[in-house]
Amino acid sequence: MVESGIGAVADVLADGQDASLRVTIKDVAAAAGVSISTASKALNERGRMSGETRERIQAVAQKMGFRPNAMARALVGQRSFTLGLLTNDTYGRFTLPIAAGLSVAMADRGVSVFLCAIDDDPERVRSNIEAMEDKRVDGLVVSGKRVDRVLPVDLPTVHMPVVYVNAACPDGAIGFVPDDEGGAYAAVSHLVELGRRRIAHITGPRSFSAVGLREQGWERALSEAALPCFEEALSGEWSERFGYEAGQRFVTMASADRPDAVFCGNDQIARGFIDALTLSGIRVPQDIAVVGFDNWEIFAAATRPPLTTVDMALKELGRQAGITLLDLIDGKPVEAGQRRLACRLMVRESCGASISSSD
Amino acid sequence: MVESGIGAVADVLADGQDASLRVTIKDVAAAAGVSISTASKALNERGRMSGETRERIQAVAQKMGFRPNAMARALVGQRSFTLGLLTNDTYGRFTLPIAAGLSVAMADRGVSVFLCAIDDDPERVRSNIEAMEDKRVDGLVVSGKRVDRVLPVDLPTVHMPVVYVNAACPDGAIGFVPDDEGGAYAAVSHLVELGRRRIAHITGPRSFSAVGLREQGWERALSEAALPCFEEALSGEWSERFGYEAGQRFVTMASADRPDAVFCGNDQIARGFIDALTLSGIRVPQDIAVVGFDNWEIFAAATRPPLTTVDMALKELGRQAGITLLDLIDGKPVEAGQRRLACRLMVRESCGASISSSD
DNA sequence: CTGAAAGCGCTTACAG
DNA sequence: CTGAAAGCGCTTACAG
Repeated sequence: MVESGIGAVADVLADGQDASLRVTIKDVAAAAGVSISTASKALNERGRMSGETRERIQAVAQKMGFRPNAMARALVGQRSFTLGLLTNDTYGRFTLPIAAGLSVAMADRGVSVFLCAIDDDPERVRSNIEAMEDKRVDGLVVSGKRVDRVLPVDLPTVHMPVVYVNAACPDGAIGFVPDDEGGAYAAVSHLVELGRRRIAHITGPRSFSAVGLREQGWERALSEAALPCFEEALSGEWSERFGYEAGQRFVTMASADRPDAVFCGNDQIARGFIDALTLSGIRVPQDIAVVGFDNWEIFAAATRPPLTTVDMALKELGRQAGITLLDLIDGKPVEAGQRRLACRLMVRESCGASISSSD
Repeated sequence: MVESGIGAVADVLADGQDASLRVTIKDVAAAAGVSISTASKALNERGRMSGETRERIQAVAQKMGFRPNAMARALVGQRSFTLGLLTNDTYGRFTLPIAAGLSVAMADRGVSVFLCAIDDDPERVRSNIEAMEDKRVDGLVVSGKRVDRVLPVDLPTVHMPVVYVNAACPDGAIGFVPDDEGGAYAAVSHLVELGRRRIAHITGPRSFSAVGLREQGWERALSEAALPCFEEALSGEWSERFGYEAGQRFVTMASADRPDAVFCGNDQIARGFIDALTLSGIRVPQDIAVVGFDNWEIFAAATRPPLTTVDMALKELGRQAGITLLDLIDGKPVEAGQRRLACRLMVRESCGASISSSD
C-alpha cells in the first residue's frame, strides 16, 4: 500500500460539531420554553394546539437544526423504517439495478435499506439474517441471480415479512420476476412485423427456467403468425463463446437454408453470434436480423451493429418489490404468489428496424 | 403486470411468531428469576457474578431465542453499528464489488451498511444524507465512479466520520483509490519480461486522472527497461469502438512498423482492439501481445484470446475503507490523505505468457 | 454477588 | 391548549 498526503491526523469532524452534541427534542423544548411533549406534538403535527405556538416551536427546531433520532422513534413506534436486502449475486448483473431501484423508491418514503452481500455460504446467510433481526428491520427483500433457485435462507424462523425478487418464490410467499415469456414474445413478434419469416432461437442451458419461458414466447409469437419454428432451439452456455460457435454453424449452411432472423437468449450469446457472422461477411441485420435479451448496455450498445434486445426493467422490479413489502409491513392484504413484471423491447439496429419505425 | 399464484392472502409470518411478540431482556430476567440488570450483565459478560448464574441466564436466553434489540442498545451506547454507503455509480462497474467487500467485512464485525443510491441530483444527495444522520449511522463511505470527481456532497455539515472510495478525496480527508500507476507499471513490465520491445499505449480521455497515471506507469516501466515509448499514447473514448478504430489504424501499417505489444487503458478498449486485429488476420498474442486494465470478467474472459489485465482489487478497496472508517469511529488516530491500494496483474493468454510462466 | 434507579431520545395516552 | 408520567428495550453507575 502506497501512502500519500502525509501529515495531520484526519480532521474528520468539521466545526467541532461532534455527533454526541446533537440537539435533542429536550434542547428544542427548552429553547422554545415548552415541555418535551408539547414540542413533540408540535413537531409531529398531532394533537391540537394554537397554530402560533406550533409554528414557533417548529421555527426553533429548524433554526437549531433539530433532527429526531430515528432509533428512539423506532423504539417506541415498533417500526424502524429500515429494510434488509439479501443478495447472493455479487457478480452484479442483476443486483445493482434491483438494489438501486429499491433504494431510491424506499428513500422517497423515508425508509433505508441495508445491503447484505452473501455468497452461498449458509453460515454467512444465517449471520446476516440475525443481524437484520437484531437491527429490527421491518422486512426483507431476498434477491438472487436465478429465478428458479432459492437462497439457502431458512425462512420459517424469520420474524418479518419477506419478498423475493429474481429468485424462486416458495409456496405462499410473494415474489417478483421479469416476464420472460412475454419479453420473448415481444421480441419475436417484432421480428415478424419486420417481415422476417425464418426465425431461429439460440439460448442458454435448459436447466434454467428462463430458457424454457423464453422459448415458449418464441413459439407463441411464431404460431400466432402461423410461422414454423426454424429448427429446434439451440441450447448451450450463456456465453459469447457459445453464440460464436452457433454463428459458425450457420455460416457453413447454404445461404438459402439459413434463417433470416435469430432471437438470442441473452446479449452475450447475441454478441458472439453477431461476431461470428460478421467475420464471415454475413451482414446483420440485412442478411440475418438479431435480437438479444437482457439489455446489458455494455454489450448491447457496443455490439456492431448496436443490439436490439429485451430490457427486464430490473429497477422497476426492485421498486415494486419494495412498495409491496411496505404494504405487507403496513398490514395491508397482499395476494400471495409470483408476479411477472412486463419487459420492454429496446430497439436499436440489429433487428433491422429503421429508426422511424422503432416505435 | 401478469399475476400468477392466485388465492390466499400471503402467509408472511410463520408459526404465528409476530415481530411484536419478540422476547425481551425482561422476559429473560423473569424466566431466570433475576433482575433485568443482572440479566444484562450476565449476557454481556461484564461485572462479576458466579459462573453458575451467568451460565444459567445465558442458557435461558438461548432457549427463549433472545436477541437484544440493537436500536435500544444503540440508544444508550451512542453507537449504532451501522454505516452508510453513498454511491452515484448505478452503472455498476465499481460499486458492486466495493459494496460487497465493504458489506462482508463489516458484517464480520457486527456492523451493517445502508445502501444509498444517488444519481447526481443534489436534492437526492441531501435527503439521503439526512436519512443517514437521522438513522444515526456511525460513519459514511462515499463511493464514486471516477477517482477525480467529488460527489455533490456538502461535507462540512456532516456530523460524522467519512471515508472516500474511488472518488476524489478533499483536503484533510481520507480516501482509497486503486494504484493506477503501479498497476500500469506491472502490466507493462510483464510485457517487457516476455521480450516485447515496441510497446504502445491506447487509452481513455485525458480528462480522467486515471489516464495520466496509467500512462506514467507505462512510461516508467519502459524507461526502466531503457525502451522508448512506441509513439505517443493514443487517447480516445473508454469504448470498444475506440479500441476497434485504434486497431484498424495499426492494421494499415507496414507490419515492420507495428508495435509488438499494446497496453490498453481498459478492457473495453482492449476488446475492441483485439477484434480489429483478429478481423485482419493479425494474431494475438503472437504478432501483437495485448494487456488490458480493469479485469472486468465479462470482457476479459470472453475476449478471444482471454485477456491478461490489471485487477483493481475493488473488494479489497471496500474492505479497507470500511476497516479504516471503523478505526476513525473508534477514535483511533488515522492519517489524512489518499491511499493507493495495490493492483494485481491477472495473467490470461493475450499477453503471450505460457501457462507455466504466468506466476 | 445482586438489584433499584436513572437515563439514552423519543411518543402516546391521560390528566389538568 | 399544555404538561407530568409512563414506557419502548436496553446499559451503566451506584447502593446494598
